[in-house]
Amino acid sequence: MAMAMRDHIFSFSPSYIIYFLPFFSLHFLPDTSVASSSSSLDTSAKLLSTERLQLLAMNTSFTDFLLSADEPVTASIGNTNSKRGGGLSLSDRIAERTGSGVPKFMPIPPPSLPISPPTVSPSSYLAIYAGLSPAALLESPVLLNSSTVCFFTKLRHFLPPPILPSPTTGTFPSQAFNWKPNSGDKLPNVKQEDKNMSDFSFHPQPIFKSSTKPTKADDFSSGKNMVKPEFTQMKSLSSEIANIQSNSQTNGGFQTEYNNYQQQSQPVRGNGKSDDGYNWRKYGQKQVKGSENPRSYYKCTYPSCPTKKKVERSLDGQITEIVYKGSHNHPKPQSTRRSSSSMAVQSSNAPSNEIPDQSFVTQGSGQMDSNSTISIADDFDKGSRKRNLGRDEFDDDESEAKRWKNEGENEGISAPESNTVREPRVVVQTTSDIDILDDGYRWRKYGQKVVKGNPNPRSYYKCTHPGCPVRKHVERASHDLRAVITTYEGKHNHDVPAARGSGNHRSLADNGATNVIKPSTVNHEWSNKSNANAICGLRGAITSEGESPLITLEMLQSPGSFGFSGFGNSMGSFMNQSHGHDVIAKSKYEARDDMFLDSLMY
DNA sequence: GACGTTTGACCGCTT
DNA sequence: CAAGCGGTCAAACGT
Repeated sequence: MAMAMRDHIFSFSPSYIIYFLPFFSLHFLPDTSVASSSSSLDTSAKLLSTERLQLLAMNTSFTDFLLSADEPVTASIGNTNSKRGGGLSLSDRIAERTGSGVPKFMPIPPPSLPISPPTVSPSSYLAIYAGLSPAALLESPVLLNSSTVCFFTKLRHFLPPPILPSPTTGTFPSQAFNWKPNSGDKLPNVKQEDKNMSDFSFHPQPIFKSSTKPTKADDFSSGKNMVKPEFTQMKSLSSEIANIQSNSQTNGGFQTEYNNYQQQSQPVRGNGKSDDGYNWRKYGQKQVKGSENPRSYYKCTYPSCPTKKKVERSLDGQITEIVYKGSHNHPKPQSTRRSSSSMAVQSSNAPSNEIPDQSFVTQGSGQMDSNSTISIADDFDKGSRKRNLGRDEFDDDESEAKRWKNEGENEGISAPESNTVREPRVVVQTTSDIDILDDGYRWRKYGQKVVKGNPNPRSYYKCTHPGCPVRKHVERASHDLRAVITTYEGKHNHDVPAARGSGNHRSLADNGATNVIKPSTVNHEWSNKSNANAICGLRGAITSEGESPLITLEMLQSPGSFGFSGFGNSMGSFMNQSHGHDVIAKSKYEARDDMFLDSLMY
């Protein structure tokens, strides 16, 4: 179980939106609309209302969980036999921790750097990314009723623009950290969006307008940012995130890493080389239609490693696009010998060289799950790519293979400027019909349709386990394309399947990007319908028409609840800033997670 | 000789 | 069914 847990700790759900705002250079953009809807940077703080605290009070164990987030101890929601806390009441424990009866995470000032939003793993895990603060959890109403059918709906609403390194390369585009909170000058849309986000709520009958659909993929932030729409689902990020995190810690701060990545991520003109720390062998090159840039195909040279990447270079030798496929099933080479890839060169300040990949060293390798797609767009795409125009960017009917195939396609592309330093667009994706999604279970897509009330298509998945009745569907909220709603129906009659390739591989969890909370016991408190209603009243029910969510999680990332160092760390580490004990802390939290999500599911 | 790149041919998918 | 296309293979070649 521990193995299985670890395989799914850092998981991105199929509906998970990973994006960067244009001024970050990096974009995990499922579509233009999402991109254009800049995230609030302080919304979570605003939303961290007393109502949330009241919510917590109603759910002592949940509060317990939250409060314990700063301790590497095991606790469970709804588990009255929590291993920690003893017989202390909620108030006692709050007072114990804060001295004022207020959870001490409350005063945590918003850091300057938002990280990738967390995902929720409703059916099996509640994945709490390090970037997700307890405050964000407070933003997560949990609705329970006594229905025998378990609907598990989650809404992911990603407020802050996350900053992630390339999952495979671990590099941040140079502008990735140029973000400044409330830097309206750089992102004129932010303020309005913040306002919108602050006022965000679900409405049973949302008003749908065609305008919510992306109209111009590149019409973002001055109308020129290309948006690479991807049905973003990432099982896990690779170790580079942990690299970054660990580096940021080890090097004494974010700024150092910031500078490192700024340099590292800059495309090197002339040889156009970059480094991702892995060794690649070129196995092909083609001139793809619609692009004057030749595309090179690379395989990871590590034995049996399935990871591939495509690299497009402009005529002047600059890398214009990198598309990663698959995940490394091995640690990043520690050697500083030059990468085999023609495009690879060791950057003297590349974190992968400076500091061993701690996650691998300590816990194995990272692995991307199937159907994972992360798109990182950047300013290069300004005026250079207008992809997926008119495409339903959330339509994952398009097979991954096709998507992979289409990755290189350009639609109405104009040649990139040749005299400007650009960063390559980076896309990470893997393919498979059956995927292990963020929740650890394997799902097979069996349908998709546009349902009434939401112009966005709803993807339907079945659990692939024989006889398991669980289904789920994922759809983007019509009112706000940044929000994705995943609804689970039924209850798994089996354990979380062992992850493919289990063994040395490790999930993003081991990189410390998130924690997973696995349910173990029923939380009767959460099952209290009145509580659910109360919660619903606070935030508005998140339901699909005709469906009664048994549990609704609304996970709002709190942009002000994590620092960069916390991203690649467990929540416990994040909370107590006790860097350097990730492994221990994680294992404990995993155990706690088990109980928590079990409580949600059973 | 090992390793990586180049490049034409081939394969499979989509239209 | 055929054409077009992207992706891959593998022999030849380079370092």
